[in-house]
Amino acid sequence: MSQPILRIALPSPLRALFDYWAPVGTPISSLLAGVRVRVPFGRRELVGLLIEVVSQSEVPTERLRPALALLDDSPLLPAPVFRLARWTAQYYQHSLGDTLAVMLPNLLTQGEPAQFKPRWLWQVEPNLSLDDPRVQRAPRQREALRVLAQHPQGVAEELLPRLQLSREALNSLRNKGLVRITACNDLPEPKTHQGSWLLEAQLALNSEQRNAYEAVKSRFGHFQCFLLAGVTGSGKTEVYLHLVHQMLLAGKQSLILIPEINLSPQTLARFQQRFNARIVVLHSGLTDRARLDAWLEARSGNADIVIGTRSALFTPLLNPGLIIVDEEHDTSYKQQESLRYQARDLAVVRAHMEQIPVVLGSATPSLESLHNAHTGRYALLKLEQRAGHAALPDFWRLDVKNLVLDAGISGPLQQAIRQTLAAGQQVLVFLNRRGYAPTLLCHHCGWFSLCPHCDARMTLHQQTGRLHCHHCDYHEPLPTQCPQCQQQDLRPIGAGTERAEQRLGSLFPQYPVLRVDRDSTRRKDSLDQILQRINEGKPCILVGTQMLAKGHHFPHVTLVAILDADGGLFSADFRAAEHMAQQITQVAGRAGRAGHKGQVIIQSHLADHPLLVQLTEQGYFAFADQALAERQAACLPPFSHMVLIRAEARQPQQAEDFLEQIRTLAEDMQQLDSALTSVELLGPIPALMERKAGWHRAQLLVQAQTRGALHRLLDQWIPNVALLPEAKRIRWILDVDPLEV
DNA sequence: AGCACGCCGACT
DNA sequence: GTCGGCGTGCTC
Repeated sequence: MSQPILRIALPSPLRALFDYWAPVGTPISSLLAGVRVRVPFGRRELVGLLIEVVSQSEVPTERLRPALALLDDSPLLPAPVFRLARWTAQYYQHSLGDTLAVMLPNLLTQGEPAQFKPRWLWQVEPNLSLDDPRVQRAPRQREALRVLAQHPQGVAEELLPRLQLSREALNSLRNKGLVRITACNDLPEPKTHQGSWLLEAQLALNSEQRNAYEAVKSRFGHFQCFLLAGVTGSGKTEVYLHLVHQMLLAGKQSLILIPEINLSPQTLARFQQRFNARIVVLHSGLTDRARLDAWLEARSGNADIVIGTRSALFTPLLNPGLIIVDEEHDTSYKQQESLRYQARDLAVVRAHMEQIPVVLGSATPSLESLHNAHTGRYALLKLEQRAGHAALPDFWRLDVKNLVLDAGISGPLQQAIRQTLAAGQQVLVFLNRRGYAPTLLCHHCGWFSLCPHCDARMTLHQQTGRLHCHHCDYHEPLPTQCPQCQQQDLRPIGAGTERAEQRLGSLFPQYPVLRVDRDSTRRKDSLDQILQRINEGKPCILVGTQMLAKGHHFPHVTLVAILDADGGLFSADFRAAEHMAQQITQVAGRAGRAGHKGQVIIQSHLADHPLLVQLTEQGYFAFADQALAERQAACLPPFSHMVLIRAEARQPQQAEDFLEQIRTLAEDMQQLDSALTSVELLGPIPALMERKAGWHRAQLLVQAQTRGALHRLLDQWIPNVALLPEAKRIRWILDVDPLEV
């Protein structure tokens, strides 16, 4: 029989598998699909995953190189997760090897053993007398030996201080050959569970919550996607907690996805307070080692609950029982670089592969998920009662046409702020724009602060005294005179959070103004400090960006001001209105708890816009129905499906030429296959920002009514696009289901 | 992607 | 003189 050939997926953007000879002297029985293999690749070494063992290769045998080593003795991933990897690579038209590299903890892609961090165990040498003559004259050592001998299985390094064992004494004992150190790769604390899973009593569910809970529970052990649509304060988390408790009782693991962990400490805290269970948390702040250990705990079944952000979706689980995606509308579930996956959508795919239920929860569900609920693909569970009878706030649309805006704040709004503060309550001012002002303008010659690398204006940051481009991170000192005409009449135009903060401070000097945005919370703990001051409950003004809209509760805020709702109504992005409505609803939900009813004032130049009227008078779901009707009329997602191909080149026109070329390629394929003619190719057109960070950008939009036709085209087209010599000379990315087009 | 090679311009 | 910017080619 011929030599076996290993077909390996490598962490490379090349959409191909690579063939190698088996490492010298490998028994055939160890060549299992799914184990990691270290191989030479060009001039470097990589770790890939063995996909299959074959006897023939399309590569001439003289070009095959031998693999260096097998790194695992059993497949790294459970079958459903491996199937999810293949599905993901194909759906997003991404290299399988690179997809696996995105899914796996870094250390595994670097070849680290799939084992827990070795721990050092101190042990007394066997058959040793505690009165050994070598410790006769060393009382400290004799004592240490006595204590250590009480733990014949060994004492872990980190427990030494607790037993008052000094390193010094132990080292002496070790040098005398009385004590030894052994390495141990076992779990730090293997799972043993006794007694109740609950650390605190469960809260009683109201009838809506109970219905939702029972509906999901009735589908345990089967696939079903639920959309849990609950207004802010309706107690979605309590439903999650009840479901997870059932999972614990059944010996199953729960996987819970949340948006950026730092922004939602409450959710995490509630799981930790509630359950006497092993909870593993995966977020961006972990070290590589901690991430691998958490991953291993999940894979081994030792972790009962896995909570994490986007990439936690790929965590292997021994006994999965339930997936929850909290705040499913949150855009942070979509990765915006390399493999551009949508973790919420993949959670549904994974649940299907694992044959378990998945719950998507939100007070403001995405239009995609609502559409799936309307068509019956998802089961809709609504929670409309607020806990504790807290009333929803009143909404006021404030038409600012013809009103003077002072740092973005109109006279009537100032008046409302004044009254709220005077009543001893807090005010939240929402403005989704960082910095002092979005533009610096010369009043004499009309020069304004353009970024030298982008088609964008640089934002004025007074705090740092700089002009800063938010698109490429370029910054320069604030000019004192106009760079063009040398006059000293430079004026900031428009308002960001810094300016609103400053102006509110001078309008209401007797009250503190607290700013919450990426700039003011850069230092560790600064957000916590601000939140602490807010919770003191004294009257104050909060100014902030969307950071304020996520997860926090401000019981003393009774007035929420949205400074500028126009962006959501004017924007070229078809999802802008949806995001604006979600943001307004989420920010509004922060206010008016704990008894007093809140009010929300929305400043707009389009105060009579139907979508804004619908949202403020009928609520988010009425808004969503209308927005969905508009999407349907315009054939936009979720009534069609999109793929965006964006090209970037140093030379102008180069990117557009490339897209033109690949468009022709697609059209040729459509000529040959009538099933592909329903796919529309729109473009190429220059990107919304034609030049960004020194690159000229263009895009081609591919759109179809059915995913079938769209993916049929992609499957044939994209591999050929990747083969074009031009594709290597420019940068291009493919975004399936893009958020922005 | 990453790495090497080879080509040009601007500096310790 | 070289250091380093980027265009090009290659990876079983």
